[in-house]
Amino acid sequence: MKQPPLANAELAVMELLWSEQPRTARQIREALYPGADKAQHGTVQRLLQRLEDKGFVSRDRNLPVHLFAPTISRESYAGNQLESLADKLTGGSLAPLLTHLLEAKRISSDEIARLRRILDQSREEDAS
Amino acid sequence: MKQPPLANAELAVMELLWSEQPRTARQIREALYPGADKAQHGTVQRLLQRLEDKGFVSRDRNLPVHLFAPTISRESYAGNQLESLADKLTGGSLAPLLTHLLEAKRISSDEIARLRRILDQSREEDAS
DNA sequence: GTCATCATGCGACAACCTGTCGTATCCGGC
DNA sequence: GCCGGATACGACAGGTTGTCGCATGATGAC
Repeated sequence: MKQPPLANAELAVMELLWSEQPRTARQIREALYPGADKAQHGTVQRLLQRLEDKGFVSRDRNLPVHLFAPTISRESYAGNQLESLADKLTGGSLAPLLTHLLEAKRISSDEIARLRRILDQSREEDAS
Repeated sequence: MKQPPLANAELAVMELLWSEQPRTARQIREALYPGADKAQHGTVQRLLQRLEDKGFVSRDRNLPVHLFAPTISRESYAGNQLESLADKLTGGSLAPLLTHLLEAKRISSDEIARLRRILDQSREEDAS
């Protein structure tokens, strides 16, 4: 179950759905294209259909006006994408990346603390 | 100095250069297209030129046959790409990635230990 | 100097993806 | 039956990618 990446407009739709769900196509159009011409309805519909094809959103067809909801959380999607990128670039090993990011001071100490907490948590689970 | 992403064929060229550098266009062609038709010389040349335009490789024009070398390490590139993806998806936090990898048991305990050591080391540096 | 040989520079192209739009069709309310 | 809004989908322009072909340039053998 490989996960294709999302393009910009698709991602924008997903952001909306992640922030509130479910939504109708109309709500999405209004949020996405504030000066809403009639034509852009088709655009949104197209985006939603492609997202459905790719398996990112599900559609409730019971109502005449469909309701759309994401099938994957932002964290899962982000995790998958980051993993596959790391895989492609460094064979999946995080050590070089982490080292590099730390050297470049690109990671805040808050983030460092958060990462350490995640690692600690995994150790506890292993112990249980 | 934004860093555009590398497409597949471009990445393949960079992989070669990262593994050994500098190289001539001919060496790259032979490594990349083992059944080397004459035509593919142009392809490689094109790829190299585009990589040069994007700032990923430098070219030594002193010799009649140019020598190509990467201007950025694999770790830097991977770090940047990962960072910008994380930026786009999660506001820059790597936490979802780490969580995802741990949940999927994709990280060995060796790797976990190594990551923890890297984080600890950065703490020591902060203290100094 | 001439010629063959190889490299470089670059225009062009097909394939693909993305975002967009237009139109046909469907459905419920009146 | 008719209308308004929603859905389904074909089509298209723009951009990117990988590819190829050809013109130009430099090198070395003779």
